[in-house]
Amino acid sequence: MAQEEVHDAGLALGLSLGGGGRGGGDGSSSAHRGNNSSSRLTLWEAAPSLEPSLTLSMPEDTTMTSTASGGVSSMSVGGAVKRERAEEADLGEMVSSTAAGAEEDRFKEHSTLNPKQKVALAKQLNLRPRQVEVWFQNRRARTKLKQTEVDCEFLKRCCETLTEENRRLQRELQELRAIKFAPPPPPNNASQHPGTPSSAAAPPAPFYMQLPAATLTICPSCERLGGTAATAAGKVDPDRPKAATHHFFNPFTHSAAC
DNA sequence: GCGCCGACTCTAATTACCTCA
DNA sequence: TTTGAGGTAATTAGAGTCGGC
Repeated sequence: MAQEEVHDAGLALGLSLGGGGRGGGDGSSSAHRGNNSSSRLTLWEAAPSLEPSLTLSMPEDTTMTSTASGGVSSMSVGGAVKRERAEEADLGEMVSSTAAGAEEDRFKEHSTLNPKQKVALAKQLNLRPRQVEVWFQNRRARTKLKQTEVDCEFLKRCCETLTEENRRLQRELQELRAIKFAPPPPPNNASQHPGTPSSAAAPPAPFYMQLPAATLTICPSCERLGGTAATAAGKVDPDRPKAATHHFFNPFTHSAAC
């Protein structure tokens, strides 16, 4: 059938996005190999700051035709775009560089598109809505992948920090135990004021004041003593909700949770 | 109100290709 | 010139949502 031949020619000569690659395992992708002599317009050339991720490749003598059956373009990429509908197939002119970066800008605003936005953006870029949709899908995937890598790295650093903090606290605990169970020093009456009964001496400092300074943590939000020291010293505000009485450093938010 | 169905959209995985070091 | 890594568009499968019946 002649129309199919035109369609196949469109596939062979046709439209390539990104690195020119087409995938999906449809077995038709080798046709445009070695077609680098064709005039390729990189949409991102007009916007050098943008990542070159969207290109158009089209032979100079290629003409746009539409199939008689419902307007699906002969440039249908891969020849297997199943969900194309007639209203999505209004290609118009394929080459345009004035809208370079429009997808990127739109993606920065919203990572998803509603159908109206998709059609409008496709029109602006002279692409098929399906291509815009795919671009956003892949972009979301890449963004998520990158974010996952960043999160992974961050968690790794948190783990290292917490491990180091744990070691430090263990050392402090050992030192405190050593102090607690050390034999008491011999009584030294000379240092006592005469006439001052020992039972009337100033009460011992609160436990948290005996701790090394490094052990005391202050919640930056509520400026209360954090950790068990505050609890032991009775510093917890009874008016505060129970869940809010914990003062600990949250490595994931780099802030104390109150 | 409930269930079914089709259309639609999304994510995840995958493929095929290009570019570049 | 070859090769492998990285990047990209596109496809596929499966799942979820939504509106109509």
